[in-house]
Amino acid sequence: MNIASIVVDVPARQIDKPFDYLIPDHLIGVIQPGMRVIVPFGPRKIQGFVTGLKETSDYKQLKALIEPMDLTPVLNNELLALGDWLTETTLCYKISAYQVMIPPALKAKYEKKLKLSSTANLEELPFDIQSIFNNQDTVSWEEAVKLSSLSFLQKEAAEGNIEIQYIVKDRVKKKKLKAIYSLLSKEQLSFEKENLPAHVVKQKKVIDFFLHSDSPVEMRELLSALGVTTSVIKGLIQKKILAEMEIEVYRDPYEDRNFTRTEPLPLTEDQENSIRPILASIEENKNETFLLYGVTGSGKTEVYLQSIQKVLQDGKEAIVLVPEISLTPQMVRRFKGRFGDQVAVLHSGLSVGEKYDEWRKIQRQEVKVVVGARSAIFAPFQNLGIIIIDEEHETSYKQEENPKYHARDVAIQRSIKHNCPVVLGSATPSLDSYARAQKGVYKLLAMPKRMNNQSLPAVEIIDMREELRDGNRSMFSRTLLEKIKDRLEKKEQIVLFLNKRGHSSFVMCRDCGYVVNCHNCDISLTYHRFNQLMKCHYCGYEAAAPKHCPECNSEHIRYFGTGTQKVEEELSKILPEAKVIRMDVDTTSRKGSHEKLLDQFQEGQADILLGTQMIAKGLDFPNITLVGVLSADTMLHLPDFRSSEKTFQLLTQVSGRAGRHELEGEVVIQTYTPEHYSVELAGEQDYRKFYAQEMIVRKIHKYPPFYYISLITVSHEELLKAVSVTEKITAYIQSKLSKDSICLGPVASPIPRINNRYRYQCLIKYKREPELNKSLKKMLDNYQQEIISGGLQISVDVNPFILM
DNA sequence: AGCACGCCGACT
DNA sequence: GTCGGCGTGCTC
Repeated sequence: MNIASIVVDVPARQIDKPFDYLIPDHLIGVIQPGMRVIVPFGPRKIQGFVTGLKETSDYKQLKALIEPMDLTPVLNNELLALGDWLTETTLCYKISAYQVMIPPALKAKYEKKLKLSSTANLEELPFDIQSIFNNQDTVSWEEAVKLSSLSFLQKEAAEGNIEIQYIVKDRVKKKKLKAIYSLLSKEQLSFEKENLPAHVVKQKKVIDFFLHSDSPVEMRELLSALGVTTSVIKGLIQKKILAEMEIEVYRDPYEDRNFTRTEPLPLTEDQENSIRPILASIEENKNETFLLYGVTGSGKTEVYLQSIQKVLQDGKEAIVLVPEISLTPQMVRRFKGRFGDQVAVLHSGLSVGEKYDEWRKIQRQEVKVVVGARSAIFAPFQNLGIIIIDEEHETSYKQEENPKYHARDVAIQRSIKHNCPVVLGSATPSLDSYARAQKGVYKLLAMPKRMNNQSLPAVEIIDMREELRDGNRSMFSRTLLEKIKDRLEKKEQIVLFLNKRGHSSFVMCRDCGYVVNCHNCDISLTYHRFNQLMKCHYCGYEAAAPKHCPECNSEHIRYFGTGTQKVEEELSKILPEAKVIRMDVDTTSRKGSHEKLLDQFQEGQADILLGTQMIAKGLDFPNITLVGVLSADTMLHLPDFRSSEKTFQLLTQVSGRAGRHELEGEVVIQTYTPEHYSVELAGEQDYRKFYAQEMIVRKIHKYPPFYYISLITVSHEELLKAVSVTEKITAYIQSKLSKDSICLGPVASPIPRINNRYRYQCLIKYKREPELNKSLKKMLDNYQQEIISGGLQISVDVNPFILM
């Protein structure tokens, strides 16, 4: 086995296959599948993943790999196979599939440098070279090109005066600390101490310390404990009494936090009935998927916790996925509280280094449970006993970049390999999952009652058109305002929800109707008040907010649509006594600010919590008795077949924040379309009715869960090129489909232009097309040349979540 | 993706 | 003549 098949770090179609390399003699037996290695590739050096070992290769002139980047494989056999599966199902490159499974810290960093040839004599070299190197023996390539010219460097390299160096590195190093330990036995230490002159007080103090300590001590600790400086320690090291070593430590994001231990709670009847089949499944090593449908406040988390407990008792591991925005400290506390330091946490708030360390704890089997966002589904456990996906309907489980995978699909795929159950939990299951539960593909577990039998909050729907007719032009209906005032008086807390950050969604001239659009994209600019700028959320374009209409020069510029910033301003005007905390991307971008704001709210430092999406989930504060949804329809009119579903889910989730404890809760939903079934049924909190209604709509329009869909998006700087390519693709795919399938296109994408590229798409709807992925791959191969050199981009999304 | 190689026009 | 532009093809 002296040949390794290696997938190299080049995301391109032609390179998307294993390359064979010789394993140098001294590395035979060391190199294993799943390891990262450095290999020569053309003139450079790059990273690659070993996918297999073999005796022979069809390729004649093999190069030898250079060295491994890991001591143990970063991908085990299961994950390597999972990578192949990802490649097949999402049509991504193998390398992208492997990269997504490991922490970003392990992604290679490349450096290109120029080095003076060891044989060259500095004095004899041309003056130009001396000035580039400026007495150093290496400089960065970029620096050198700036100081001279490409051709000059090439010529000098050819003559052997300089050489090009390619360096492959990890992005993050392991964190190491200096520690001090004793080289001598206790007796020898005492002896040395006696021999020291009387005035050497500090060194004696240090020796005393080691007379009572056997293990190495962290340098920092030692210094602060004894009040000495490094020079004292250095003296002892020189005398060969002590020695220095480096110990590897984890960066602990939750270092200075104490988690109070919690014990399993007694279960309600609902919980009892739901957990029984899950426990049985764990017991019998059965591969089953459960849909745990429990209303908000029904206690799904306790079911998760006790299921995990069972898994741990059996000596197995658990993965818990939680949507990024509800991966709050509150949530972490619940898991760490129950399982202590057996829990690793993975989310985007961690630094690259912290993520790496949490991942290593999993890899080294030092933890048994991982709680994390989407990518935690790839946690390198060996003995999975359960996978839990909380809020399974959340769209953030679908990755929108390559590989465009859905964590739910990956979870099920992994559960097959591990013979373990998957639990999908939600108060508002996705239509797809609920339909599968209805068909018996998933096992439905229902928890229709809240714990302690609290009733679900009463919901009132307010027709904002009527308010307008009655002359109320503010963003608060009279009912909502009244109720807010009432709660302020009673010192109870209020949550106001608005699905839009910033200030206004678009800016229009009232005289001529001109809307300020982005120069590069076909989308209106969003006004941000604090810096008086108009921003494009797609390409980042910024412009000053106009004072006059750019078209007709009128001064009647109006800001339409309401964002959280604007609501905050308005609140301070009409209810100056109310203390408001605003939570959106803008106020929580700093590390830890999310937690701080929530803590403030919990401690009662504010009356009103005003926020976007991120407050819709997981909040569980006893004093919240009123939830106001300022505008229920913001997502309803998006060009997306799931917009009704998303609206219903969001409204139901937000409503669930009210009255979770002793105090009764109330919800006010303001809307311009009260007659829409997703608003109406969210008001009634009737999931099953909504499901029935929405299924009819999906069936008529041939959308999931009745049909699968795949979306091809073509983009090009020239409109005609984009259209013509999409046209050809549509025709080609159409010819490969069976009669029952539908291929729609070419149509302009909902955002027809982003960053000066025109976008056209083709939508495929099908029930069964086992050959579709093959056809799509062939199509991509066919356009390979134009993608590389013709400025063409083609993206394929199998089971897309957003159709933009 | 990078990088070398090669072929063509513009210039010291 | 040569420098430097970019189109083409290869990377175990």
